[in-house]
Amino acid sequence: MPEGHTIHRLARDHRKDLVDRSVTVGSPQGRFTQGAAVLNGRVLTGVDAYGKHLFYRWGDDTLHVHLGLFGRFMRYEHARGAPPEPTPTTRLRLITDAVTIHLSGPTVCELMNPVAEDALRARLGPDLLGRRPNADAVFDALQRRRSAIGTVLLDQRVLVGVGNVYRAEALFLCGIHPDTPANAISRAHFDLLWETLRQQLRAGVAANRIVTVEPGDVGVTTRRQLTEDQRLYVYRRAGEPCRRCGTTITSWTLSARAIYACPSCQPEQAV
DNA sequence: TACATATGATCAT
DNA sequence: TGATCCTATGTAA
Repeated sequence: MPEGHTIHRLARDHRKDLVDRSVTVGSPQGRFTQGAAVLNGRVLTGVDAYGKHLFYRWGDDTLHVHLGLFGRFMRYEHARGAPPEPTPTTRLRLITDAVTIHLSGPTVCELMNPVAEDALRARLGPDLLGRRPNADAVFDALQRRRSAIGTVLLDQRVLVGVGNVYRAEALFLCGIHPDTPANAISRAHFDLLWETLRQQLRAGVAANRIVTVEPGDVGVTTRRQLTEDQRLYVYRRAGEPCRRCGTTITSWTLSARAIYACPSCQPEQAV
């Protein structure tokens, strides 16, 4: 379940669990055995997130993890009982005195040196969850593209951190139709979209899940009262009524992913 | 058992 | 645009 918020939250949690600790590193599945051997038993010096990429540092030896669509971390505190045995799909296992962490299904789990990391970062756009992402650079990139804003939001060269849920939800919150050409978005609308995405992603890190709905729109007063199926405005809600206006939510395919929108709240020509 | 599906991304055509 | 890689889960057969 990884968009940028998940990755940054994992970095924060794993930093707390692992940094300055000696870590037993293994690959029960066997597909990262060589790399694990290099890191095993050494003291972790840092954990960083950039977009949807994670970097675990043992000095200049870096473990690069990208969860892709299916990757998952599981965390087990030893104080709560013995951790489960790894499964045949446990690519990576990290163990300290206090916790055991299992990773399965990642797209990437590899050793990386600083040069390769620089090259990777160089081909990625600003991280919306970074300290001071360059909005001007992203707006300039939009100006140069005719493709749909819904497509550009998932283009890693333009910006990183947004995934398929946040793209649909943020465009709804901003009243922007996903098919709107990127170069037709005004600076004012871009600024709104930019701030919306940053704010939503930050909220996602804090809550460790995606919740975009204003409680008042579903008749409750606090975020806490939202049920699991009241968290989102449009994502996976095709055929259901818009929470704001009642119009039926529509869905289609945009850059090989499902996109969702309210035809009334996100009129085609609004930019 | 099989299939569809998923909050990702790249590469070939 | 389609094929491909990675895994778990729910539903259908």
